[in-house]
Amino acid sequence: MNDLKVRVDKKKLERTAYVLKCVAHPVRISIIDLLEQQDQLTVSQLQEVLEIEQSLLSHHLTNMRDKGLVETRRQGKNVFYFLTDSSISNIIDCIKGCKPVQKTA
Amino acid sequence: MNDLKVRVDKKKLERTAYVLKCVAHPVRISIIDLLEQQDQLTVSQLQEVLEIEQSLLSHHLTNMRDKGLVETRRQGKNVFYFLTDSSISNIIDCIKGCKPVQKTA
DNA sequence: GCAATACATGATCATTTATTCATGTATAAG
DNA sequence: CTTATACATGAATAAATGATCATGTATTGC
Repeated sequence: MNDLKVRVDKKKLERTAYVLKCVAHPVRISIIDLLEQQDQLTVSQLQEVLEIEQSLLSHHLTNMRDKGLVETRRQGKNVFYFLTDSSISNIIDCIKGCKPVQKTA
Repeated sequence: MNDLKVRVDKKKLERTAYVLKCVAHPVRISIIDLLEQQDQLTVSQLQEVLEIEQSLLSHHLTNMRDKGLVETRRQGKNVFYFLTDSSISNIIDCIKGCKPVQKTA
């Protein structure tokens, strides 16, 4: 009851929140979900599935890239996006497993 | 390559993002971490550890409560906060396990 | 080189989220 | 009934995020 303290240091806490914030968006969760299924996808392919504006998608992807969630590989005119490492999948798996307040099936 | 689609329905996607957004904050991650260690804590106890303004903490707690992450139990003058169900712990465990861009040890 | 395709970027505006401050409410103690 | 303690709430403001639009850059094909 007494030597209670936050077990994560401040820097890591901020980093975690920073990355999590990036995950916490419907479009970006979808992107992660798609990249789990497909290993790598071009912006156009993502756009087709997600049905959002090209520029908006690009912003989201840049965001995710900045935060280290995805990486890119250019091939001709196309740019392939892929998840940085499989550990990110854990986030999704976890999210799927946790339904803290799920009232909607 | 063709029947690619987002495997999570829109409602659930939004719900997930909504809850995740709530987790994605240093103070709130800390709160979850503390409530994992202690089962239940009063606002004052949390305040002491977190060293933030009472009203700010209260806002965070209300936020988390609205989103179903925590619940409360009044006991005299004190209000105890506790995690809604253990599955939320999974989120934290997962976060701890995933270090996609961790450059700082 | 020119046009087309695929993607990125920057500015702007709208919306959301975070913080602060002042004040309100519940409980307990005297 | 008054005061103190513990917590909540609401308004105001600051800061971060999201979306849109217009434009820019890289690559390919002609």
